[in-house]
Amino acid sequence: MAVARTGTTRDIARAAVRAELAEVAFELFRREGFENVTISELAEAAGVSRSTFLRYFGTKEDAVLFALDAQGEKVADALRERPAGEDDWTALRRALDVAIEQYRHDPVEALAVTRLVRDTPALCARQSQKHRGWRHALGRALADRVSAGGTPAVDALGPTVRAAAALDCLDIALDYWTTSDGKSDLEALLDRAFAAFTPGA
Amino acid sequence: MAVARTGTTRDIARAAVRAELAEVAFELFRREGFENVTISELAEAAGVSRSTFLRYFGTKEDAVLFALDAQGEKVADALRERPAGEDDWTALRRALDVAIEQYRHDPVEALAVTRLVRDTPALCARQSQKHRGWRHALGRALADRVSAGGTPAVDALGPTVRAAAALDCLDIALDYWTTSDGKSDLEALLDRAFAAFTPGA
DNA sequence: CCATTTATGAGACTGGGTGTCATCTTAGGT
DNA sequence: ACCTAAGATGACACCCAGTCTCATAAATGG
Repeated sequence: MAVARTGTTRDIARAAVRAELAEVAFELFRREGFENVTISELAEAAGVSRSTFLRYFGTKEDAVLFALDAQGEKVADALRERPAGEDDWTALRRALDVAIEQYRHDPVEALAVTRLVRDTPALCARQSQKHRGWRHALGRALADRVSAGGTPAVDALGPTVRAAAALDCLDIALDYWTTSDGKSDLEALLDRAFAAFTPGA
Repeated sequence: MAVARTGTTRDIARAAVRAELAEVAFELFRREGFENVTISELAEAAGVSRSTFLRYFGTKEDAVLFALDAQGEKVADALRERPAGEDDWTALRRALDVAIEQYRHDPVEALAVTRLVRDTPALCARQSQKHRGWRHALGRALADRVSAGGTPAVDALGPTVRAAAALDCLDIALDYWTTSDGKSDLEALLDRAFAAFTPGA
């Protein structure tokens, strides 16, 4: 027990139900607005009890944002796999490509989600929390990288700051992208955001 | 009506009560923990009704964080008063001095508050929200500055990113400061955080 | 001194989130 | 095929945050 992450049959079933619940919930949120839908209504719409819904998502917000956790993990992994000699800033930029990918894959859905989050204070707050978690993870990942003959990593302050800034770039780029109804190029926006430092201004 | 911000007698009284309530609340939070104190208990401890308490602070979190709003305003003002030719990054760094000042003035209290916030997810989330608000305000302030012969401010993306990064610097510096029990120099930490970009790594 | 705000208190009400318990289903060993 | 134990579900009861309404008390301004 407590040994490996064996993906049992039950785990798969759970994940499927989870996805289904999230799907139904998102549809309702989009139509009625996040605050105008109660958990009971979500449960009823999905055909489960309120208890069950809350067992899958500890929070109404998590029904929308649970996917972000995996996202953060993937970015951190991508960052760890960047070449050792690469400077932090470009490593971060490249790591964020895996996050961008999600948005390029299904822009319509992504746009809808991003909109919903930005228009809902509760979701916005919860998302900030998650990003805060990423910050530490990415900061650690950066600090663990062989810093190519540079500083011997006395502590992680610098890396953490750069990780935080990179996440802000993503956040702000998404903001602009959403405002433009997804018609501007997200990748270009992110590049411009990252460029806010390289010129030095 | 709806003309000026005349500081009437009532406004002053309100502010005093507000401060008193916040004081009592903070004391309770510190002793018992944020989540272990109900609004009713706060009200009773302060000698007012639950209704009244909720009228002064729309939220339990606001009883702790309401002071941040003024703080944000002050930083934005300080930023606007920086010399026109100054580059964004140092202007931001200097503007944050007014925020730092609060912590240098009463480190013990400031440390206690910061600790409470960091240890309480709900407070942390709310604070992130406020910082998000600052980001826009500071971004605007930066973009409005005469950008000294540089770009004619096509839009505020760059400034917003820099503002966000500066706020992260403050946040992270405070994190380190709190972790060190306030024994490390906050100003030095902030300088180091800001330096995470200037070398280029 | 009276009339009109304005602060307060009381209480009802909605909704989120936790916890418990009984029931049902499914997995896994015999 | 069967039996048992573990996990999933549903049906509550419960606490608390936050909103709203209404009645009353207090201060303000004429």
